[in-house]
Amino acid sequence: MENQFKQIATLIGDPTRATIMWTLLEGKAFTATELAIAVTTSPQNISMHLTKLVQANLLVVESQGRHKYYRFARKEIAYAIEAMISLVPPSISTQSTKTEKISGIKHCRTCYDHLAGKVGVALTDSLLQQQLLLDTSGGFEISPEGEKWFTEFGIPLTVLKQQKRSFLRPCLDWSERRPHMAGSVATALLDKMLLENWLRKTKDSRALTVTAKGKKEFQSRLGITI
Amino acid sequence: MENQFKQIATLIGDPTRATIMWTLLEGKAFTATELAIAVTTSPQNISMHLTKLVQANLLVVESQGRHKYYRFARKEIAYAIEAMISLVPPSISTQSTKTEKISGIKHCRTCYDHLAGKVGVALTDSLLQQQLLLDTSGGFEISPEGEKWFTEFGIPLTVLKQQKRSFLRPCLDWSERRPHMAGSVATALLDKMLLENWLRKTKDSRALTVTAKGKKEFQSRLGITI
DNA sequence: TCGACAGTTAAGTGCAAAATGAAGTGTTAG
DNA sequence: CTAACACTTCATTTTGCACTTAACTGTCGA
Repeated sequence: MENQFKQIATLIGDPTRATIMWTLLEGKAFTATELAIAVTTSPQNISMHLTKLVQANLLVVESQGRHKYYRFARKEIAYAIEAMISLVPPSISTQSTKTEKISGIKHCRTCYDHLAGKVGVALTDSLLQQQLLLDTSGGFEISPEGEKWFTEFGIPLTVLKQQKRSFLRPCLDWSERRPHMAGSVATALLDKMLLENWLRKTKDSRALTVTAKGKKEFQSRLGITI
Repeated sequence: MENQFKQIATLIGDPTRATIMWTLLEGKAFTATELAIAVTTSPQNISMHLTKLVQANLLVVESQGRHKYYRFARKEIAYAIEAMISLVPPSISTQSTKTEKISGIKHCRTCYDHLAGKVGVALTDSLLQQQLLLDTSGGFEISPEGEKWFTEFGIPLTVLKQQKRSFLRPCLDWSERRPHMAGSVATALLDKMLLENWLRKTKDSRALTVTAKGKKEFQSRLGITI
């Protein structure tokens, strides 16, 4: 197992392949040529690297006509890459400049079963600012006003509390580097937003798109401008 | 940030350095020479690699006389490595052979705030087998008999349930590749075992040692032979 | 049917970085 | 005080493997 780990580490560790993984974090599938452009290398070279990554079961390919679409073999791969990204030195310039273009997955995505990305963090921030959510030393807590808000939103808190699984906890966002809500409350919130058609899942990706209705609702209910 | 990620990936990705990280997962601090032996390379070489890892803030050094002790700079590093290990192909020979020597950290350790490693998994298995714990689709649940057991053990379940944090959830063990208990129940269980002197924390490591008393209690109460 | 395109395969090259050898500094133990 | 030890530094060698050049397979659009 030690050798297998070494193999995977060296596989991810090559600069070109690392950039491939970084690019694929986007969530969607990329063609070989798209990756070659994103990584700025030759088609032959990207082909070699992709072959290696597929052989190691880190990526999977899907042929469509003359194109080949590459993506992570399973979501654990993405989580491992995210874990590595979270090691990037907590530097001064971490707070990304406002001008930086935000790709789909960094904007709005699922993290296991709850909402993450810029929107997930913004949602949590909004609830905190309205004091519907309180940031205590032990994590997040829902205030009495918050309980009312969640109930009105259609989240049955009492039912969720009875569940044995995690109710509410902070989860660190790799792209925003800020905490956001996780736990059964966050899952229920995401489910409700999908059900109410605020958000829509994308095929083959953990990215979520905010619908027109969602934009309106985020604005009016939470003061969040998408 | 992309370049910083690439840097970290290549840093971990070198075979020698990957093995260093693997070795340090043990949790305890290693001297440069110990690592050179573990990795089977020369002192000069290990020195060079360790310097790089320290410069990147992945490791920290502590000088003690003529020795230098190296360990992970923060626990996130260990978690990232563990995430990478979890990518090791779900192969046939994953179920480790019984003869394989189990190092301290793989045997018994803390995972954030609860018990993990072989002992953590065995504890969970025992409770499941006695049907004090039930493995449902939504995670673990405590049976009525289980509630009695926990209460007798001195774990105030009703108090824990009122907490907003996760009550009980499965957590996948990287070394055993099997789930074990996490959440406030698991934390309370670990705290109690430390308080009752079943287990003892080790300095500078997430490894735990099972005391003589602990061995006896694990055997009689849970049928677990350490 | 043909040419442009997507991607692969094979052979050969180059270079960054890992390993090695030799010569240091600082520390401790006897 | 000296010798063994722990580790580092620097100059040199080695080498793995990423990348290139070139030739090829398969697919689509016109």
